[in-house]
Amino acid sequence: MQITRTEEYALRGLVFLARQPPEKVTLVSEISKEQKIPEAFLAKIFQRLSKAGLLRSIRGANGGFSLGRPANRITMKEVMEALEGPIGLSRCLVREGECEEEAVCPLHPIWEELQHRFVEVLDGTTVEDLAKRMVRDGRRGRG
Amino acid sequence: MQITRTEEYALRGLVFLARQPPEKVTLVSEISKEQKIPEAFLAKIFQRLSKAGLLRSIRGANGGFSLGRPANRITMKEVMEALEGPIGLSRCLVREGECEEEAVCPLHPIWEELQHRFVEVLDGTTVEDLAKRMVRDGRRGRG
DNA sequence: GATTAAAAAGACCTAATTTGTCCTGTTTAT
DNA sequence: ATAAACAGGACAAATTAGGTCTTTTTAATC
Repeated sequence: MQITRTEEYALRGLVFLARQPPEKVTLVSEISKEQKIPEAFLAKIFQRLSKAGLLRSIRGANGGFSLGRPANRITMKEVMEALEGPIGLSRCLVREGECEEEAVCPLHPIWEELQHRFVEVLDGTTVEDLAKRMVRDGRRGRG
Repeated sequence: MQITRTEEYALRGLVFLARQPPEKVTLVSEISKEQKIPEAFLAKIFQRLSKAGLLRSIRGANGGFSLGRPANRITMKEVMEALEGPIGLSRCLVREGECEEEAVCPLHPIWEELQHRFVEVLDGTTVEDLAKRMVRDGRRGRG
């Protein structure tokens, strides 16, 4: 029940890009240095994000990454799903028939509600939102 | 980002007990058989739940388990926390100072919001609610 | 008191997943 | 050509989840 490091790194990387001049091409090595994320690992993550169209990669000398589309059109949900596949909070929401065969599953509707609320937030939050939060004064999360 | 089997088993076990005559003492072996949960594993889980007061255990011959309090006063949140410790959706909500030292963490407030909504559901749902859902017609989760 | 049934407790094991590294391509600007 | 940069696969290490086993404690019953 925790957000993975992969997801966290991905979001930090995207936020970093969102705060660069648009269309600027940035090196993985630069991001990894600034954000203290293992370079090879971040490279792997970025691969997946660009396959999903969330990043645009430019190969060869002077290559690098930039956002695949404007930061306000990349949602957290897309990021999560690009990395971990469709969101499924519990086994029985993932594998059809996992629990329906046997008896009625009392947990099923709750998992659904939980997941729904979760996705609501993820879907309603863009990389731009995240990038802006960082600027807006030094408000701390919860102290 | 998934509910663990431990949590699922715990809830299924509790729901099972909630559907027994109150104060009836039930064997782990019975629950594990009915619910198809590995017995030794369920026993472990029940240990933790009874330390947390969510179950009452009776040792020795004729022993077993019953709910530690009425099913409508055991929330899913309590169950989750009894098993996995305080809910912390992301590292930086768990370990104080994990992200605050460095720069302002743009993800922090979002993790908080996500977690808040999550806990809202968990806190508002009791074992009784779950048990009742099971009775109430054969409505399927989502098909 | 001995026997037996049951949970408590903790050590232990295994498998899966996450996190990360490394090496060998491939692409492309210079 | 060459060097810079991403692409992709194989592999390694660390962590966590899931599960088993053994011993100890407790209580009822013979």
